[in-house]
Amino acid sequence: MAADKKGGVWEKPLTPVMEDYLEAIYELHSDEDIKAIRVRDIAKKLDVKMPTVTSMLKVLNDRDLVNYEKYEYLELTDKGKGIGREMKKRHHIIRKFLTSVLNIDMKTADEEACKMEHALGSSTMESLTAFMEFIQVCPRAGDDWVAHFQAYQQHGRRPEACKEKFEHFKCETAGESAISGKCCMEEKMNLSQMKEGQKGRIISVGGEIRLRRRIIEMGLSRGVYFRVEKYAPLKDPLELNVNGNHVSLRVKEAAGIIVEPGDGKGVSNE
Amino acid sequence: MAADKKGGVWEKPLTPVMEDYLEAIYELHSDEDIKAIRVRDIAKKLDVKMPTVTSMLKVLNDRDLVNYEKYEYLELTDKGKGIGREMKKRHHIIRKFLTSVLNIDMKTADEEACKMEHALGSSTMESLTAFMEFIQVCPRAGDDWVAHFQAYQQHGRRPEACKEKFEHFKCETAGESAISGKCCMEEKMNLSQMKEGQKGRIISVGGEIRLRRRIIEMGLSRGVYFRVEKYAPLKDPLELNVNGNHVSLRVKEAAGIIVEPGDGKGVSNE
DNA sequence: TATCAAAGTTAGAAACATCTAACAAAAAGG
DNA sequence: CCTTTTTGTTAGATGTTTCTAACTTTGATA
Repeated sequence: MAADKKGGVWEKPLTPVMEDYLEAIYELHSDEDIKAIRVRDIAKKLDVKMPTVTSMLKVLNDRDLVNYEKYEYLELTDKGKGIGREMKKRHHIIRKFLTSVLNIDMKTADEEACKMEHALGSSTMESLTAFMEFIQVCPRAGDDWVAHFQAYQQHGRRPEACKEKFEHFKCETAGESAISGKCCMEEKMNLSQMKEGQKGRIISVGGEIRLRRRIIEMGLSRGVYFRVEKYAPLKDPLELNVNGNHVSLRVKEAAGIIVEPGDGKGVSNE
Repeated sequence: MAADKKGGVWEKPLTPVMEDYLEAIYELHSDEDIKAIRVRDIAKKLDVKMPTVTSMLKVLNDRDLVNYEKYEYLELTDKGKGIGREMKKRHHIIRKFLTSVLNIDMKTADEEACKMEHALGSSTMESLTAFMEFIQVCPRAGDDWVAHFQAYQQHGRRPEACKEKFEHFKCETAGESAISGKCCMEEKMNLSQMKEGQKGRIISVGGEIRLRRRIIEMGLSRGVYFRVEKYAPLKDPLELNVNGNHVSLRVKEAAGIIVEPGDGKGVSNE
């Protein structure tokens, strides 16, 4: 439990859930359609049942974050208001980053911002804010640059001006640049090391140029996901499923293909 | 609870904590110093007590994510390994973004990556990966650009090439660009609207040029944090605390100063 | 103004992740 | 091989957030 003092008195840190309630109530405060904030509204906004709200309000009241007495009107204290405002601000900045830089759709961005706003410290938030300001205030590095990124993201195309320096960017994370030198963040292995049934993603295709072209013509190029359908090590051929298509490969050919295991999913929170 | 099927059978999504355990165990697998994974090691890595690990291992065993029998050796199943690998990859990419783009120190970045890795969906992760690749693969837009950002962050200085376009960047978030036009993500108000004891940050200083210069000479420029020490509305003067210094302002002067309430902190998770 | 639906509350239970205290097995060291 | 230390387990409790079911208050309306 993180230590935190205020006015000399020990204070437990707020939980993420408490922050969510404060943010929700803060937003209801500024909702024109709503004059008095009701338990009902909070429950709806957070998608929980009313008794859950009631019990949380007691907790928040004890911690001097809302003024709450049963059956009475409800409002945030100054302290609660400050936190609610901060959460709302974080939410906005993070969502903006997700939508306008990473190109995520608004609905997903909103959901993920909801979780991220509890994960970042205030100095990270300051940096992210500066980042977003910079992108807006400096279109040369900003808009243009974001557009370049998005082209890269969609077609793998880099702006002409960058190509000259392509080969010699350096890898900072020691010990990981071994195989392909293309990127420092994947965990790479050889296609011929994968087991039957495993999924993966192509990182690079090596070997002699004509062979490489043939492999790429089969649809096996950087970024493509596949599944190993059949493979008894050292026993040809190896069979892949690429976007529903069946592809056969000699083991010797597979040895030149660097892949990253995993399908990028397989995680619960979605 | 998010719906999720696999092989036709209903499957509860993993909790973030379960993902943390899988990631920790996955990392122990690849630790050279450790031949057999012990409850002890996991407990140490996650900073929990051993009984906590034991009970989690039972859960993970029931869900077919580890092979565990009491007092016996322990290992991840293929399913568990896939998730552990994915979490580790996410952790790396996020941490790299935090350290090399946002300029956060490694320790903080590591802690925050730990939380963020549960907040992002796989398509967001793909975008972020592409983002980091782009920065590395395309130094013109990447290194140079990151360097420009970091200068902006530290000294508020933009590269010469950007200045021409300064005034007309547009704000996408409707209804928020009202007051200063400087940024779309703060909740702005007038300094004279703030109450005694509140904290805030200067967004812009308006008014006649000589007055403005005088105010800025007192240390009240964009980005500076302050606290309202004394202020009875409409009753001069208003007193601020700026980095420990006392500053007095006439209410008329304060009316031209746009601020954002809050000190950027006031949130628990740090 | 008496009645009834909507809004809110209490009480009690459950899931999750954690802990401490006490006990049990395995490993190490003579 | 017996003793001690280290490692691991069980049992039981706590705190947080949620739920359902049953009850109470408020306030709209007939």
